Amino acid sequence: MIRAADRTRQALLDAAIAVFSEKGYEGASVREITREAHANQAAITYHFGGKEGLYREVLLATFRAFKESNLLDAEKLDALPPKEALRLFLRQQLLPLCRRGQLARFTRILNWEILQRTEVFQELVVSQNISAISAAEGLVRRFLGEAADREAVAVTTLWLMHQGFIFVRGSEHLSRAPLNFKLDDAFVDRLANLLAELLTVGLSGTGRARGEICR
Amino acid sequence: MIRAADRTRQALLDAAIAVFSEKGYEGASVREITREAHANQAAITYHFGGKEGLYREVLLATFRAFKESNLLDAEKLDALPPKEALRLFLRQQLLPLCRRGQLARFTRILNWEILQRTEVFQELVVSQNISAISAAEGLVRRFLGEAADREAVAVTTLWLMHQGFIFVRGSEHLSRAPLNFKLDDAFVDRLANLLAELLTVGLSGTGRARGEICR
DNA sequence: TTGAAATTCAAACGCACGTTTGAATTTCAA
DNA sequence: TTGAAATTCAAACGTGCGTTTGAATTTCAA
Repeated sequence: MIRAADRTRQALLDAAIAVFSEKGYEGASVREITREAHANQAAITYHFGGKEGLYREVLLATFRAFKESNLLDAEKLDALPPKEALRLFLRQQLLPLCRRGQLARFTRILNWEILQRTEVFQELVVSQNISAISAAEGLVRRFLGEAADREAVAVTTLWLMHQGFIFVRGSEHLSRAPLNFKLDDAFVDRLANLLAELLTVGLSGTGRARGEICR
Repeated sequence: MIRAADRTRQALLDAAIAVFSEKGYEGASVREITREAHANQAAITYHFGGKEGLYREVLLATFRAFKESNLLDAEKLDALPPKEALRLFLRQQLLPLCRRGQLARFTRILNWEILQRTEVFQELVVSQNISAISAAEGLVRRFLGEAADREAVAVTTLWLMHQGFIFVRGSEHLSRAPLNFKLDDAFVDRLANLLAELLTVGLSGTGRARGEICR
């Protein structure tokens, strides 16, 4: 038997995940979240201490979901050849383009964090051990080699983490007139392949590019 | 002799360029702009019809500045070999990393438009003929060839327009602890070279990547 | 069943935003 | 010099935000 209070709490969490993923932390309002959850405005303060506390809970759910999905898990990616690992990593980032499920929403939330990092996220990143972030850096290190300096790794990791973001943010631009692209799984597959190819040949294939940023 | 009213108008414009470039359209407040311009709040409504009218004037100044600077001019880039044109295009996008001048502010304003497009910008893009945007698409077409389909051109143009943006947005992340990179001209040069190399070999060098997205 | 604790609720609070008001001041041609 | 137009100004308006209030209601162990 589920208690009524827990049902309200869960409804708030579900609504928050939906609204935060669509509008980001600042763009989402507690009025919209509580309306969607059929709850009172004060319920957020009561159950989570405020908007920020609710968002912290949403982020924790996000990290948990990725940990359980094993999609961005560093160990999982390590077992694959670099290019294939890269393709899967990008494929995951592009998920919100063609899917509307919970995992796509969580990916969108992380995308908003790239856009404008919240203090809550910042705190959680240092206190928790976020697999998705270390996965990106590990991936870059595999391409650049152990001898790569900090600058090369940091710049390339920053770059890699934004590659999916570009298209998630620009998805409306792609799907609407005048382009009218159909953002289905096939499209996302082609996109992930293109980006994986780009990064692979660009970073490991030429060697010259690596030298440029390594000074 | 400059009239006092014109001086207020110009002070508002200068302050608006500074604040909009730092905070974006939504993040900027008329109170902050008028404070910086030593003007009254109502002055914006009086001189520009409101915040939106002021921003429209700022965007027009931005387009004018780029047209006069010749940096993103499509014809200018056409005269250069593709890779060199690409390098200059990226170098321009990365300008705000190491410079604080007016052109860097204008580039930042365009960066905010990538982040969240305003209606004002949307209108101006269709009414004016913006050289910076057509320059990016022209550049992509030179790499993909005349036979490239709409999808490849559109996706790659979207991708190209975001490459500088990633680092302008992430500049704080790069310059602060724990990375503490010095974002000087040399750094920006290395970055532009790396990205130009990446795009060159990725798109024109392999050919396979092009096929993937062309279906 | 009872009563203290937990939960819900409508309403209001305090704040920041862009805008408007209407009087005061300045400008400048007549 | 004069007076209508242009410009400035302090103050207030209306709206949306996150949060708080305090009473009403529900829950649930004793």
